[in-house]
Amino acid sequence: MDKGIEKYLYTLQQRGYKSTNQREEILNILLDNKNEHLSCEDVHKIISMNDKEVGIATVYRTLQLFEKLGIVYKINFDDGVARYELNTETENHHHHHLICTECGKVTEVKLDLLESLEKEIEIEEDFIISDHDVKFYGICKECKDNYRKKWE
Amino acid sequence: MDKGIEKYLYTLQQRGYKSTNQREEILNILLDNKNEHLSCEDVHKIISMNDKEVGIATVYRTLQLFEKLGIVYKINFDDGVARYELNTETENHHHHHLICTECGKVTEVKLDLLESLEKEIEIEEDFIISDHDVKFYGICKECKDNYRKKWE
DNA sequence: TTGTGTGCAAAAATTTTGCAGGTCA
DNA sequence: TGACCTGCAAAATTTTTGCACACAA
Repeated sequence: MDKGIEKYLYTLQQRGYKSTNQREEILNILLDNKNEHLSCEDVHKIISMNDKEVGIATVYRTLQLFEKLGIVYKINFDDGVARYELNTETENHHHHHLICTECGKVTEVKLDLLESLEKEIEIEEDFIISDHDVKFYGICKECKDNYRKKWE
Repeated sequence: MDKGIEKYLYTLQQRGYKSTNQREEILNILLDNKNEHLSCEDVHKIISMNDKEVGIATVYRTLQLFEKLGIVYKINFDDGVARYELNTETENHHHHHLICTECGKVTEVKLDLLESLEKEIEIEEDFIISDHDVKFYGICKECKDNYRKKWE
């Protein structure tokens, strides 16, 4: 089964980094968990579950490297750990997150209506935008429904 | 000089929290540093510079409390520490940040063109949005100019 | 007076680093 | 072979917590 790992291995090679078992393993985990937001510890746990062994320091170093190479994005949901998601982008921009302030669930949205806003900022502020990170906080459907059930 | 501290002290009182010297001191620092993004350590250092003494644990606990009360916003610029900025909002929404990926400088923008985007999300995703956090990454004017000078 | 708040120091949690040895190209 | 990569353990950093005492209401 082709999950598209070659592309990422090629990036490594091309930028002068070696393709190792540990890096491949971590890439596989990221590919198997697209749309998740894994922390270094998450990744490390999954590796152990798969009966493999990779030191936690290597996981930290690898995800940092992947971020530098644009293979992953680093995201922060204020839960005390850095999280990463695979960059599966076809275009430049990507991932907005909806974060439920009740249950903490994180959902992805794909809309990309920020273009006009970005253009305006680029002109007004003289700032060349290369990326953005947008989070919306609020109440998700489930929590809203639960709340309704409670009182109706 | 009235910096508007009363409003915040009132919030404390009203929500059943005591008004103490330490909390007032921290509020004063936040008021004197609007538009800054202070970490707990920053606040603690400023207190010491003012020849006052507040334990660092108290700073952590106080800023957490202030966040719960909506007195401050917690923001994360991926530099390893939590940062806070005073909520001076008149309306609901607030603060977008432009983060320069060259020099790390953080600028505020006030535009609020997210309304239509939010409405769309609320309908499509059935998610009630109460707040947002928007960061734009890119190259600031100064870094762009420096870059130009280098090559022209 | 009494429950809250504070300071200290210890602990917890997350991430980084030095170094010796292993591996990929 | 040789530079890069890894694992381990120690260290660094940031944040939290327990507890005795202090203070605001």
